[in-house]
Amino acid sequence: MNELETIRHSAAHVLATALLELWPEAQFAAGPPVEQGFYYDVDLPHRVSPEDFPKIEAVVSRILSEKQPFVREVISRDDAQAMAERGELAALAPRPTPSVFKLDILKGIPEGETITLYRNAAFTDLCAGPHVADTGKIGAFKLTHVASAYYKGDEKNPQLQRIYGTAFATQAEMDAHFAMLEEAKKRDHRKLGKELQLFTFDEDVGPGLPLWLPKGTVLIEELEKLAKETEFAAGYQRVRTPHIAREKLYKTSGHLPYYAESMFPPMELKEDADDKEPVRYYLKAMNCPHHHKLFAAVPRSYRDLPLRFAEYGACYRYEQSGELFGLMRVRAMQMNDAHIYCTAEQFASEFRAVNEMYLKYFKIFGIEKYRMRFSTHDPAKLGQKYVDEPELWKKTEEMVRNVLVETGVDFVEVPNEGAFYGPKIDVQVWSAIGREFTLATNQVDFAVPARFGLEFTTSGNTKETPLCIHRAPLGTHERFIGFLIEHFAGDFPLWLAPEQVRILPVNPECNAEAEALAAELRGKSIRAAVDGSRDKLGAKIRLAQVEKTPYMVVLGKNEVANRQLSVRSRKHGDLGVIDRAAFFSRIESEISERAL
RNA sequence: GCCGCUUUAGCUCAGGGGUAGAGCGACAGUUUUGUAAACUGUUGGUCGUCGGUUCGAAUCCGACAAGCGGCUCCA
Repeated sequence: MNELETIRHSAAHVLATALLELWPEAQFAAGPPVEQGFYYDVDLPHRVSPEDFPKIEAVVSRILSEKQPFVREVISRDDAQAMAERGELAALAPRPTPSVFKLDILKGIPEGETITLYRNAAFTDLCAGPHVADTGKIGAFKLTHVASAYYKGDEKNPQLQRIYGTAFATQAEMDAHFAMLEEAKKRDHRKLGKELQLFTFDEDVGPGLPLWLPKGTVLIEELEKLAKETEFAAGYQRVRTPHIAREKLYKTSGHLPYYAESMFPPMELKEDADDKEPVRYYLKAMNCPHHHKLFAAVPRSYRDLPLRFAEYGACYRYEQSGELFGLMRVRAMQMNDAHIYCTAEQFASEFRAVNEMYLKYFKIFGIEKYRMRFSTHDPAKLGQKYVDEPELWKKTEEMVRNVLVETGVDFVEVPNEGAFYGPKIDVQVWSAIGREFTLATNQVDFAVPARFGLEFTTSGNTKETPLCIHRAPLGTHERFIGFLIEHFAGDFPLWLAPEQVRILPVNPECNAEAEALAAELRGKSIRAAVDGSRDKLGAKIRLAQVEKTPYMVVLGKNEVANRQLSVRSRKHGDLGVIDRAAFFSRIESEISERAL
């Protein structure tokens, strides 16, 4: 635990102390530091609301000024048990009801581990520490919000009130923190998406089903263009598949038992007048089964491998209503999907090439803060959460790990997070407000191709099942664009900007000339528009700046007379007078290089 | 899905048991404009939906919906 975390963890104890002064019956579970501060989970009949915060903070502030020392005490398991039973843990004094959560936590502490208490004034808590020397070391304290959380994160456990706060060594650091949060809110993709008219949601269409406005659609199409170029160069072939399929397909793939909860309920229809049982069709939640059918459609030889099928596939997932989150978590998505069918010998180089594609994309977008997460299986759950192929799991995990190590990418390995059909690598990023998301994914599949009976003829004229790599380096349009909006704060690089050039006639007499220039730019596939309003130039510039247009062209009688352009860049201000050809070639190369 | 909170004009938000208000926007007129906001006027809302209490509900109560903060889950 670093210094700040120690301060925050101590702050959680102070919060508990204050809550107990107000509600002595409070039962506490866990109170750790987190990225932005800390929380303490509490079970309390009184519903704590932000209206209670001043009252709680007043008590906290008194405790901080009292500089209560934190005292560590080693205690035997039996004594700790006895104290918990008397309700003395996470309490100011013995109570009629036992400290139930602390009893449970105590049970989880391995035999032989030192058990410690921390006390500040009358408050005693079961705690591994460490803590600051005294409560006076917590220089700034503030409660932020209250939410609910299942005990130990399990839906079957009772819901507790999770009271969030933050703490710093000094008030100045806390002020800086809140100032930063304010800035982050300004780049929230939900806010910018509305302001910049990129996308919208409508109740009649349905929750989690984004509607893409023209400007957002530009972003989609530019990303697809990038993906198509990149995949074409890497030897992928494009395919197209329908959005629905019969139930049988997902029975074959094995998705239904694992995944039915996350799929929209099926449509049922009688395909034949004398059908007794209706046929069920599902909206596809993933593209792989369809692609497997394309592999199976033609006899395949080892000479055809690796075979790489790419599709921006539309998928529909019935995400739980409480999980929907702007564009980051939706129910309809367009996935930068591809499936690579290869032999075991080809696997490592294919997997490495996929990894390199990821890194190439990150460079184009200037994505620097990300984490590769390598998810493996848990041997204890073979046959339930994971297909029962212990040898293949071991072998493929080894191959993936080797590629990661050889490439020299930083990664963390997480056990028991793999897909049911194989290990995977997820790329984790963070939204403006600090929520973590999987942006892209790269998965190994050694199970489903066999379920589909996929095979190719080997050089020895035998049949073999290919390995499959599922990869989506650009994730889904929805999440990727949600991320990009925040990453660029809506200020997209020229190649992505929905409106690249806005022409600003100084007065309406120049409107016709401006329209002609816009048409000329559009002829060069440059997205240009004219502000033909009667606003003064300053107002037109302000509007273009606010709407984050990368280039503005001021057109007055001087420019019309000498066939030149007054160019202004959103980022760098007035660039002065440039002749037309120079301006065209400047933006054309900036676009084709996809410059940042 | 669960817990809590929110929902007033296109947007941001004020108000509040006697049928609503600001700024911005949009529209119109005047101004003929030169690198981040000209002026005036007009428009605009069954106060999320449905039900209840009340002489009267946008306001109080309930249900539902959507959104927000989390939990669980995932691209």
